[in-house]
Amino acid sequence: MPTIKDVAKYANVSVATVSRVLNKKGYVSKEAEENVLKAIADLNYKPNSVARSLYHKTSKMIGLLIPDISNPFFPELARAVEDVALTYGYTVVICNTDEDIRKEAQYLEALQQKYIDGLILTTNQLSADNYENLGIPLVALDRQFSNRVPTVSSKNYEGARQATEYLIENGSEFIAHIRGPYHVKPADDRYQGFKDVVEEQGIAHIVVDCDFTMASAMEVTEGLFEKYSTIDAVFASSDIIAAGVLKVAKNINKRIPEDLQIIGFDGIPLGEMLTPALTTVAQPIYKMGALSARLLIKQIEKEPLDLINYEVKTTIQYRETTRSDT
Amino acid sequence: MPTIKDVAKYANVSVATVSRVLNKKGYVSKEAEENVLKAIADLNYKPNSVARSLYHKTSKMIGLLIPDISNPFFPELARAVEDVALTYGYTVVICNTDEDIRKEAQYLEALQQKYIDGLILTTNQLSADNYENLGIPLVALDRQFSNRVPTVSSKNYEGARQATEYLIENGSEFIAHIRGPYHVKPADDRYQGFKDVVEEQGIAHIVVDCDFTMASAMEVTEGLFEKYSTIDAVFASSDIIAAGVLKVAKNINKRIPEDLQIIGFDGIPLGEMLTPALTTVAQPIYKMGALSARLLIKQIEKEPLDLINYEVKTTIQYRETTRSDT
DNA sequence: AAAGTGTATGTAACGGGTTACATGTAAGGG
DNA sequence: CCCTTACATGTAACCCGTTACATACACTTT
Repeated sequence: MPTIKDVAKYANVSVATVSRVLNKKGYVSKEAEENVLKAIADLNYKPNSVARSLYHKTSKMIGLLIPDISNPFFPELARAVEDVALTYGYTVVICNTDEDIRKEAQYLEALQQKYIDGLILTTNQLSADNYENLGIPLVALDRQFSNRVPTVSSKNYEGARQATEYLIENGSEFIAHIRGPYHVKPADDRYQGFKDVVEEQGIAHIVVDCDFTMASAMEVTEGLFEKYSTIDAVFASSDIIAAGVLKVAKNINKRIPEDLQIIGFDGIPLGEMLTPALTTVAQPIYKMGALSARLLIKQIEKEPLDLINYEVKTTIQYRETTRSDT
Repeated sequence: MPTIKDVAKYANVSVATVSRVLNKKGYVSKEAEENVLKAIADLNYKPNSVARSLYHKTSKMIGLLIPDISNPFFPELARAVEDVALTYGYTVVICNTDEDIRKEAQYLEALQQKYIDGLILTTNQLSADNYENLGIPLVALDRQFSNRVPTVSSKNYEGARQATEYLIENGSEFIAHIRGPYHVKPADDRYQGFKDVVEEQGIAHIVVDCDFTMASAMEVTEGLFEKYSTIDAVFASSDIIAAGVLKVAKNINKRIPEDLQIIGFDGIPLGEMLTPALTTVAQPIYKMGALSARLLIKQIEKEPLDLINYEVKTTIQYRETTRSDT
């Protein structure tokens, strides 16, 4: 690998001049510039970004902290972040934290030592201070933890309300909500949206807990249907949960959507692949990822942000696990 | 952020001594060591990995080149690579190439400039030279392109044979194979396995082309069933394709597995979530990712490799889209 | 003609580590 | 008692860019 010195020697100029040409900064005569450009081409020189990093204390890398890339919600998000990052010349380091405080701390340390330029957080086991003390730009995605950190999230409360109202419009009279983990903001908000609607309208309902895995969803659902055979709709806090509900329901020969309506949340690709295809409150996942990445890069490049909290709209994807009201 | 100089000053020693303590190299008295350790603790010093990279020309980072993280085959792979990398102190840079030669070249350049320590390739649009000229360790995952590069793949040919034989044992007499893209090694091998078995056994068959997307699979399958209504089994080259076949088959009210058996390939989590659950030739995806990462790190750390080509076994996951022969 | 301004280029310090080499001390061998 | 060797530590060069600063020349300006 040739270095800037090789280029300087080949072009008969000093390294400073080469650097000036590279960075288009300072005065350089046309002649010198041409020589340098030719040297660069002839030697196939590429500036070394590590050396640059060392001097500038930046790395053109951003970190994406997620619980687990194998959770189907995250690949599309990661993809969006990566796409945007690439167009701005950044690379993305993916960190699967498993919501484990130790792993998170380990990553944070490693990233900081690499002069990571910014972080997108979809996980926050550590306290807000731990992130803010890093002294680098942050974006919180799908959770919020400090009013100084820009946030991207979707209207979970409103989406949950719409889903619930839709089930009611379609004639359901006893609705179960399978909620996600406590203190996870989106799960809490979706629960609240559901609760408010059923209470306002005086609809029979039941809420059960679940984590965001299909196995847990199936277990919970089996118990639920045993106890309450008259449940005629389920609002699941995620599509994965909904997939579990669907599977159990079909196993015990419930007709869907005639006997039981199901509506999920998230809008992951899985929903479409199921039969019947899952009706769901879709979040614009790609858009959320892309937006976070852009917000992060804006901060890194010291551009002003229009807003600090971005809330994107959800839309119900009407598919086959609900009865149409039209 | 304190530097090694701050530590040296605080501990009343030279930077060389601090470095010796950090790297456990060379002679250091107990006394000096204690002072340094205390200084490190007091100042909360963390060595700067960029500076280290610059000197050592390594980065403790590995690159994972994949076509698209939103393709459900890759998240689990990426997860495995990341898990192994983390335990050895490496971080992973994910690169979605979309099998696009330009993007690949762009990544390769960026990674090289960052002193990336090694690359796991699941994509190879560029010619083998382009990778080997990088002068860094490589592992080819699920495709092979040079006999100097260690490879991890599964027994695609054998798996395809087993799948086909299984369909025949279960009484199918007209089998369709929906194959993946040409010149993609796994797709070619699976096709060959299928072809050999049906020809050996003189079974009626048809092969159609498809890329690895569900939309394409559905389109192809619709045409297929229109033309050949007596097809009684499909061997799909991937689970995504199989999901598409299943969806189309259900739409036209074929009973599964009574009228039509379906078997996929890959063993992605989606298969289990479908109803009926998809029978498939499962690859040990996590294991393959973990193995590649370990092979790569072994090369980086100059440890000898036992083997250059690792072929892992596939296993049929007997689920609900095939008739049991037991 | 002296001073000021814009252009052009080179030298060297810097960023934060690592390590070759020089130097120095103490212990052990003959 | 001198020499070798192990131990201990510091100085400075090095990795590869970036940039502050010094220098120098060609024009203007007054």
